[in-house]
Amino acid sequence: MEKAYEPKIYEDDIYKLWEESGFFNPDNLSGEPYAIMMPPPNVTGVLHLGHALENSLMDIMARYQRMQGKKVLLLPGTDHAAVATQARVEKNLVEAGMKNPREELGREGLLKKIREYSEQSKATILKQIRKMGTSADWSRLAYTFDEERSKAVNTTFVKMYNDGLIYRGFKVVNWSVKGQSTCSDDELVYIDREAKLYTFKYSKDFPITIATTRPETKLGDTAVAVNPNDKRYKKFIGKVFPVNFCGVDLKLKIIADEHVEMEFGTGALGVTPAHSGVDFEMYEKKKVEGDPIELIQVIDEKGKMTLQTGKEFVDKTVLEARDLVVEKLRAEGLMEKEEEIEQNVGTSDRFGDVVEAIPMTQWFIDVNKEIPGRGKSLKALMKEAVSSGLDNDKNKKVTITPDNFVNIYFNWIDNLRDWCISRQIWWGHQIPVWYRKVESRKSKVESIEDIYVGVEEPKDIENWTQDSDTLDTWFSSGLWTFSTLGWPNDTADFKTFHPTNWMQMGHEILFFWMARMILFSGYLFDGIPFKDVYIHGILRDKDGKKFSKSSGNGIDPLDIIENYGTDALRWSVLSGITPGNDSRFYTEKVEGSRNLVNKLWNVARFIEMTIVEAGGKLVRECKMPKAKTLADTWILSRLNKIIKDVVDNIDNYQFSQAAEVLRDFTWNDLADWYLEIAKIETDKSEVLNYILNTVLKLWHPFMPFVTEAIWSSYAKTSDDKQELLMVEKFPEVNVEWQEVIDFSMLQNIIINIRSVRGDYKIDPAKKINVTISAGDKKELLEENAEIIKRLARLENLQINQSANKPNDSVSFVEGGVEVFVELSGVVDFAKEKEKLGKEIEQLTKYISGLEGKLNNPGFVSSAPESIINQEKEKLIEAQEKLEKTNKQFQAI
RNA sequence: GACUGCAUAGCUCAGUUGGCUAGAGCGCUACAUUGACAUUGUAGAGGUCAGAAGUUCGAAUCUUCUUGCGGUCACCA
Repeated sequence: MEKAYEPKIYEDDIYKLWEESGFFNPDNLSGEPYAIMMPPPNVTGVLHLGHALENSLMDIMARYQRMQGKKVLLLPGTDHAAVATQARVEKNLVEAGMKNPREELGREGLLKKIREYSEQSKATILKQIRKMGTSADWSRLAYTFDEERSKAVNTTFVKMYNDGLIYRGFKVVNWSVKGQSTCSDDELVYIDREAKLYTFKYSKDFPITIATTRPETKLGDTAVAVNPNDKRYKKFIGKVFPVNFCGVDLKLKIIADEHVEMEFGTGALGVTPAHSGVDFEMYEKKKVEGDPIELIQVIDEKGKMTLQTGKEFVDKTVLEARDLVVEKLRAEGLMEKEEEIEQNVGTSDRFGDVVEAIPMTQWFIDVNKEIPGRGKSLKALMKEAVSSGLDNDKNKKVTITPDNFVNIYFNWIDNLRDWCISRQIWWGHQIPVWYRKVESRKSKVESIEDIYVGVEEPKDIENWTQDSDTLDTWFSSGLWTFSTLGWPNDTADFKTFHPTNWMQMGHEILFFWMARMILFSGYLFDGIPFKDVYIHGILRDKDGKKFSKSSGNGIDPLDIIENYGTDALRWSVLSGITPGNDSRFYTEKVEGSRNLVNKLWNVARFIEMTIVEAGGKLVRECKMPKAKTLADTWILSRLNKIIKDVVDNIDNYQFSQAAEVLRDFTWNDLADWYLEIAKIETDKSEVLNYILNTVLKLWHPFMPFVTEAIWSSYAKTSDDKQELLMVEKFPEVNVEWQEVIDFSMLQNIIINIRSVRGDYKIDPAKKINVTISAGDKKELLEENAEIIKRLARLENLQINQSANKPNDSVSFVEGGVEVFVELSGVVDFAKEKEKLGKEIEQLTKYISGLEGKLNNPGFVSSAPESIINQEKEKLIEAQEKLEKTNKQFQAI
């Protein structure tokens, strides 16, 4: 073995070995099925650190479960990411000098460009996933936009259409002018910005003043809403006022609406049904009430003013129109106030422009309508799956970790409106709806005979035209957990692996993705997509800032792998994380990780060397050895405890905790103590071999490469058949070992002697003498005398039943024994006296605290017995220590 | 505005049903150096657990309030 672990030498070969072994494919494994679906990365570029975190989490779980003897499927895939990818490619084309890619290339031309880009991106991504060590089943690789997945999409669409849950409707939608497409409510990113609030009157004779930040939309106002209880305006309710607003004739009906706050602004609200979601709802409500108001669209799809606004405004941009309206209001003396306010506007998450509210005919999923035959809506279904379980069945319940996200999820569902699923971009699943060619677009909607909705295209295709819109990308990713398993076909995979066992994701896609997956599987087959969801936070930079291209703080995971190795990267992204919380990533952390990996390597190297020197060799199979010394008993019991901790922590999704427990054991207990002792006590081959085997297995899910590299080095020195660590059985807790308290006494004696040496600046090379007054620990200490002598660098060690404090010595009490460190000539008695005095003071305080507690009738009567006994033991121990310390104090 | 999260050592963070004289890593200080590892070892300094009140035998942990910082959703007149 090399002096230091060189990841580059091993990683690619090991990954190849794993892949060729076939064990990534569950068909080659036996046991209980365990499935994890990889959240498919968008084919918009390359993977970032967040993906490194996700891959680490998934792979830890997959490897752990596989080693637990399960038939593990970690299914990899990628997402065509409709808008995101098209937006990226268009941006690239524009940067390369193209003015309007859609116009210049046309639908097929642009799609070709996007396809090329996405295939290239996909290839890169898949390579990166391999680099991260992910034990994914490549034979089942899926893509949200491939044929099988498209079939799942169409099947779902058709079923929902037939159930009346998908409908085509005319509504105000979020429209990105830049992207020339709709977006769903969830795709909006709200930003704060400065805006002007204008308070004005429509005309001189109009009795009510209103305020707005968007004067240009007021050209489309058809009503003014006031609170029905507002005394100021009550008399106007129901009246219609014809006004001439900036040269445009409007008819404004005064309507009552409870949602209008009397105290806010002027207490009256100009209603623009065509360009405000809220106002549109009022419009629909009035229509139902039989007291309709008009709807006038004044902004078109290009973000320009429509013909409706008259000669002066038509074809002006929104901003030009706004300036013009303001100018006119000022000129006519109708503007009452102009003030700067903070406002928060929705922007398109992919195109970045402020979205316009525009009325359009689009496809929607109705979340409130009852699902035929089920007696509940999609909304109810989504709630049920997370609260009681579908149909009150606990086996159909999704558990979210950490659980505070449950409330956030419910809150989102409560505010959920019908989901607009049609997009006008070209990259995506084209809506499986065809219209008769002969008909005009408007009549298509009105006549059922002219529309065809089907999984396959209609037979007489030449007479039909497919709807040109595509589906929201989350429609296809919402089907991911089962479309990847061959659904809608009745496959063995689907039966075996669905619902999947565990899913991890970032909290930013909770609504986009988790909610949609729950919706679809609940609707389609009354099931859940996964049993447990683990929500992780996002990785931030050293200063807590988000990693982003614009701030230029991005770190390429491949660079980290290149410089430090994959295992170090995995540990770095993982350590310090807790469910749902963000964490920070910086290079110092990676250095520490690299050191840890190297430490493990050297532990193995030392163990191998020790065993070989003793005439043996490392073997892969060895039973739990017999402990021959106190140190053996201690390390084996510690190891046993660690197995339990690791298993418990992983089972509770405390990945960082599990790994930290392992690190502490490996570095402190094993390397710093036991291996040092192994240099003193001989005949440790069996124990060392057993410990190394166990530790490698425990570490494997976290650091697959270095552990497999060490494991494979065994073969060179033994006759073992070539087997992979990745399919070894994970260690089990086999015996209930007691904690070995005596060993910590031994450790503390050594630490205290070292500390005395440090205090008196004794040359580390110089050997000194120590006398111990051991009482009933005499035998035990004698058995371990060599360890104390060597680790504390002693010349002579006297262990007596009882001993008096030698002259010129520094003393301390530890675990009921008194230790005298002889330092002829250099002892500072004043200092010792002070030190012991402090110790006594502290002990006295501690004891009186314990006594107070134990004399408190409340404590004795209400505390559990185990706690009381624990406190009693503490008291006795402290009292003994105080007594001995007092004696030593007086001896000075 | 509604809901929600956080505040613990210089820094990054653990601390899982309330029961340690509150922990780790990094950093810092001092010392050590030729066979496992300087990607190291040994020892050490460093915290009124944001503040206040309450519940309890007992609070870093539970409740309420205050302060400071995030997040999500809504309002966008």
